[in-house]
Amino acid sequence: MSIEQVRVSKTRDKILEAAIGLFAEKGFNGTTTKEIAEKAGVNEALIFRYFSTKRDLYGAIIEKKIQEDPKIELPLETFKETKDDSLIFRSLGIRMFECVEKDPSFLRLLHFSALEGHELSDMFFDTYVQHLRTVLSDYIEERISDGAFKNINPFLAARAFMGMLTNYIIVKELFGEKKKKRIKKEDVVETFVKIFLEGIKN
Amino acid sequence: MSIEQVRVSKTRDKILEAAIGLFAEKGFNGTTTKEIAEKAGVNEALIFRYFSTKRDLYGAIIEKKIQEDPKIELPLETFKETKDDSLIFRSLGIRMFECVEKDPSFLRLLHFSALEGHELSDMFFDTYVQHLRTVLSDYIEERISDGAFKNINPFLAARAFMGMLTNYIIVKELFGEKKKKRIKKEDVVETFVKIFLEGIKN
DNA sequence: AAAGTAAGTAAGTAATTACTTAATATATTA
DNA sequence: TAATATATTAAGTAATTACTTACTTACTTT
Repeated sequence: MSIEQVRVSKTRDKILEAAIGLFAEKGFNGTTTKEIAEKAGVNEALIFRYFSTKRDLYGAIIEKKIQEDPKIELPLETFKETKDDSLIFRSLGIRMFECVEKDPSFLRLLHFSALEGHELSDMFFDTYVQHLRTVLSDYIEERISDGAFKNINPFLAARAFMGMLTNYIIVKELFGEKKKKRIKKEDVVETFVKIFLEGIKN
Repeated sequence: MSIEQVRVSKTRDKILEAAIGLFAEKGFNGTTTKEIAEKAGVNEALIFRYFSTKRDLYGAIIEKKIQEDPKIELPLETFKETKDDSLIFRSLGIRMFECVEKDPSFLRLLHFSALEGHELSDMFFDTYVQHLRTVLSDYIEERISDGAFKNINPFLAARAFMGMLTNYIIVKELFGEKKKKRIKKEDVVETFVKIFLEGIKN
């Protein structure tokens, strides 16, 4: 059974992986099942043996991405107790960069799925964004009651910090800004964290 | 001649407007020329009289968007002299919200064109983002030499501020966040400006 | 009013699309 | 080894795609 499973999923996985790359590159409508089959090195008909429709395949991809997400094992969980804000926010920022760099297809897939209106795109978004927001917002709230941060809307503050970084990363990855005068991610994070923390510290 | 011009562009404009809506909604590959013709209320063949290919039509749309851009007549130009930072950044933030609200297709078109890799997408991006960035960055630099702001990389600071807002707007417009607990844009801007200015003020 | 030009249309085209079918190869089990 | 189940394939399908063609109508200019 396990051997069979392995073989079964081998083809299925080849299809999935090829499709991830193509959907991320050209979107759902820009990708043909023929291309997917070619890239996966399997017969086109096999796609429809494993996934009843092309849209189903797209859904399976999003589900896969959601599941394989290592929940971004947040530095927050690790460092929360230290209350070393600079360390926490810096490592969070770096982590956001790394997360996207590790999987270049991720951001494009997320955006394509939102624009193309896939039914699972909300879940995709929630998994990666909503969760982090909540955790961060909670931490900020805690630091406010510590008297360390100003009495500000913690949810908006979390969004401000994540927004700076996310937007920087999106522009870099999606809009392919000229790589010439690109600044080291450590410096970007450093600057953003400085602005943000100075802005909310008491 | 002018009468003729008007008639000529009437059909052309109907096509352009229909195409803008559809391309913004479903992207280039998700939109068919048949649909465009139907929505515009013209014969499909007319599309190819005015635009030699579908891709050409797409290009014409981006060019149109770039040209009709009122250069976002920045509040900066108006208020620069006052050096009232809070006023300047707040009105800039509000302006960014309004700009997107006024033309809902704009953001989607910008993102689709980037993802789908249209040749003019860079110019599109530059027109709307690069320009604002430069102006803002220049102002920040000026305030640094005034001694009003910390000695920080003005380019990164500009991106931090724009990033907070842009990302908030993108999430709202593109990822269609639930409208329930949505905060008034004035309050969002207020909070972001407060964080940012406190963060870079001397 | 004649001639010329541009706007508009119906009916096509060849190519491509997502998806199916029916048959063959390969493995597993009895 | 025979029987059964599964994996894989070649060759289709009907529908849709971007784009063309050959023609008619409407307007402008002389």
